[in-house]
Amino acid sequence: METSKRRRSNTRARLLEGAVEVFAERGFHGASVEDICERAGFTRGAFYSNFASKDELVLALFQATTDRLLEQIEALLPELATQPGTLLDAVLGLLDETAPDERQWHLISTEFTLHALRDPEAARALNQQRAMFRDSLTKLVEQIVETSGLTLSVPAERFVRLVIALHEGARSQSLLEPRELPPGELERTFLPMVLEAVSRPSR
Amino acid sequence: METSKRRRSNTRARLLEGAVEVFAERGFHGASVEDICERAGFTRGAFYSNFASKDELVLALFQATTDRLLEQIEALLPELATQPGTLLDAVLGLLDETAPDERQWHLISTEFTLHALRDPEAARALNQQRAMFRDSLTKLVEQIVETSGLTLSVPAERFVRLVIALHEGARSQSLLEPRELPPGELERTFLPMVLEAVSRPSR
DNA sequence: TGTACATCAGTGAACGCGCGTTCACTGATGTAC
DNA sequence: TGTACATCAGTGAACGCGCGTTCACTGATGTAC
Repeated sequence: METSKRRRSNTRARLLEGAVEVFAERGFHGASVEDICERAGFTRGAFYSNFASKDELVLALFQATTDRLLEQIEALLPELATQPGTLLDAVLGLLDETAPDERQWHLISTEFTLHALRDPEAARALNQQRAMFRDSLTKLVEQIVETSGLTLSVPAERFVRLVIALHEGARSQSLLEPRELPPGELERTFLPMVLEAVSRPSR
Repeated sequence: METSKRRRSNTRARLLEGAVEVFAERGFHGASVEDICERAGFTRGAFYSNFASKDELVLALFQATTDRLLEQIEALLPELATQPGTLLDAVLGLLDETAPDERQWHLISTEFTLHALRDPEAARALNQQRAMFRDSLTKLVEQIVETSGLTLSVPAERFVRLVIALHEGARSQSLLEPRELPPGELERTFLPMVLEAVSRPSR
């Protein structure tokens, strides 16, 4: 009774893993169902036994990735909030640790973002995920700021949006020209200046 | 002797315009050659009389857009460099004025960036374009800084990279959630703080 | 515990459609005298 | 300026391949007695 279900969900998981790799290499449209199945070690029949269509796979992949991401964050938050180190270390640490393969993650999330800009349903899903992610970061910032006896002159949420925007834009530049711009350099150069400008002692 | 060539280059131009629109709506892979021709008011034969393949069209489109972009910049630079207003106004003005349809431009340039992350040849072309664009912005910054009697504590090029990264990251957020984040808000909130931190009077 | 049947995950061949590309043709423009 | 031929931009039908999807089947796992 258990073996069968396990086997099935294992197959699903392997297909999703294969999809991540192939999508990163060729993009959603460029990757064929056959590519994905081959990578995962199955035939196309197995694919359609587990997913209704290629589109559904994209959504499932997004959901699976999102779930894992939010779990990881939940796990990391307490540690980062209490550990020694600056606010910046905590925030950037969270961004880095949740994306172990930066290049792959960037390719897929950028592509899903493009998809969302053209498809309202995908946009809803993406915006919801991004909101949860942002909220976690915002809570982290507020917590650290408070325990440091500081106040921010802008809402923490705005600062988090800044960090995310800068991080994504910088990552794009670093992936295009790793020699010219090492990852994290822009963040570590400029964000401390912003923090200095917006934070002051409480009361 | 002239009419024929004009007609031809006019056809090419209309096909390129059609491609911009259709690519923005459906992406490079999602847009069919027929879609593009229909939009431009031609048949597919006309397409293959002007471009060797769909891939070549993507490259040609990128080149045409790049050429136009750099021309516009050249035209705007002297004006922006001497006009009254802050350094920030000039830099952000340049970014805005060169992308009249922000959404369309964002979709296409993001997609080309994704393409470049997977194809070294496209990466070379893109990096070269981005370098020229960055250089123009850097010159603009250096010029304004100098005429304002200021010095920057970081290379102007780094500051320009910051502005571009932030601009692109923020644009993505604004396009996904226009209500939550009006375009330009992050830039206008935080860049002045950075400028304040990095600039000081010369000598 | 063993047998007979049912369920179900995954196989692999087949289908058919869409799309990129080709090509023989046409009518208009250009050239030579 | 007018005629005869050549060139060339664009047409639209046809081709063929790749890919998403379907489906009859198989062998393994689960269930009932």
